[in-house]
Amino acid sequence: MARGSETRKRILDVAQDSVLAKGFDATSIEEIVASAEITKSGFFYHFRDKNALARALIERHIEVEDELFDDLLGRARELSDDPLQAALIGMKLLAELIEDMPGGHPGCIVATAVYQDRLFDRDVHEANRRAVLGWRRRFRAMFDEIAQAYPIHDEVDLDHLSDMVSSVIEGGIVMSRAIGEPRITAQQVMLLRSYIKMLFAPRIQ
Amino acid sequence: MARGSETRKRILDVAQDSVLAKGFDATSIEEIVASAEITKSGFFYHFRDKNALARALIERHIEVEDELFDDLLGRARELSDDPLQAALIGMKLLAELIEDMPGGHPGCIVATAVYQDRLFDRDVHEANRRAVLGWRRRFRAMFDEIAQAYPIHDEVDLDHLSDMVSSVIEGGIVMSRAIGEPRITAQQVMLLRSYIKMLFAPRIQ
DNA sequence: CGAAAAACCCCACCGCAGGTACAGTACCAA
DNA sequence: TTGGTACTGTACCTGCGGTGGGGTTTTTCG
Repeated sequence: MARGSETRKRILDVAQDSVLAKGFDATSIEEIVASAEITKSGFFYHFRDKNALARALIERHIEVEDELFDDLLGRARELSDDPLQAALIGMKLLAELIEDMPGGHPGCIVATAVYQDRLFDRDVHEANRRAVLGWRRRFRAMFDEIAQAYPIHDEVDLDHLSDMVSSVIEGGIVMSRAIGEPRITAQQVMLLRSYIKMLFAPRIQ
Repeated sequence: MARGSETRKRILDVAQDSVLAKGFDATSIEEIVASAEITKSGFFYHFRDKNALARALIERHIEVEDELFDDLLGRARELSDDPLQAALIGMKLLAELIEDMPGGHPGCIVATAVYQDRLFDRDVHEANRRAVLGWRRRFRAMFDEIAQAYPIHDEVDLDHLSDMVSSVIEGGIVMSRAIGEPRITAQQVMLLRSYIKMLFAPRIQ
């Protein structure tokens, strides 16, 4: 890796840690600069302003999360040919993954941007929007496949259902941080799993 | 109302509008004092610092929201003697209420505090915690009543289920703000309603 | 090898926001 | 009339985001 992009990565790394731990506004540039062992000028060489940093963080976060979901749902599909079973396995794996994170899910950068509206410019919000819509597409494809193989037991819009995956995770993060119980997010994912199961699974007896 | 508490209320009113519209950190004290038509000294007479303002906002928010839920669930119970039916009606009313809010749900102050950790002191987080645990108690009572009258069709912890009500609302707010679709929160509440229905309602045919 | 471009460092400075300190004042109640 | 409550006014300090400009090292490429 070239010297420049190495420094840039180091800035993003220390910024991400700090942002997830304390929030974006509580993370000062001077603090980032100190941790990354560069100067203020060095920082502003790589990022025009704090907004540019936020945008870069969000974009990187989306990539990582996309890979994570790809891997997770891919593994789930390997474990079962059935789309419903694969989804249920995927949600279980997701819950376990969240549960295993030290101190619960570290908190979603997307939500951080949402709750600090005026701090960010239009580009940041656009990146945010694309991320969430990407999740909708991903889960919509999953539910479409299930709906082709199984009857649905309640009148439910599949786009709304797809949004529910992200929604439950985001809500779970808020709740777990508010109460200080890290396990809540994983519990909420398991409840969503229960819903998916009841919504599609053939009723026994 | 005494002169002092009248000014205090005016400060809280303008602060709340601004916080819900732009976030807490983007709301400056100078802006608040201008809107409330007092001086900076006047502000600091009523609140020691921005933390005290946050705490007061959260506490007032909890009271208002509690009254709102009381009213809503009370009306639902008047419409049906059956606990499950009452809950389903209540969730429908809740979805309608959120839908009717201009520009969607204005955004929960609790989540605002969660995503700006270091900006607030322990008192604020404690107030936050109490609010969320209060919601859990409220919905737990509702689900207990339902569980006494109906069988439950999946192994589900009722505390987790109670948390899901708040979780879905908080998550819905994040999602709706991220995408810019105000209706998402109401849609998510309706999906939760669908889950509750499938979880408890006797299966016809 | 040499020059240009990239990747920084150093430092002085600005504006804004939160917050402090403290003296003075208007009003109301006992 | 006295004393508390509810402020106003002014001055000042700090930290942070951000700018400007000059200087230095490192890499790249002809």
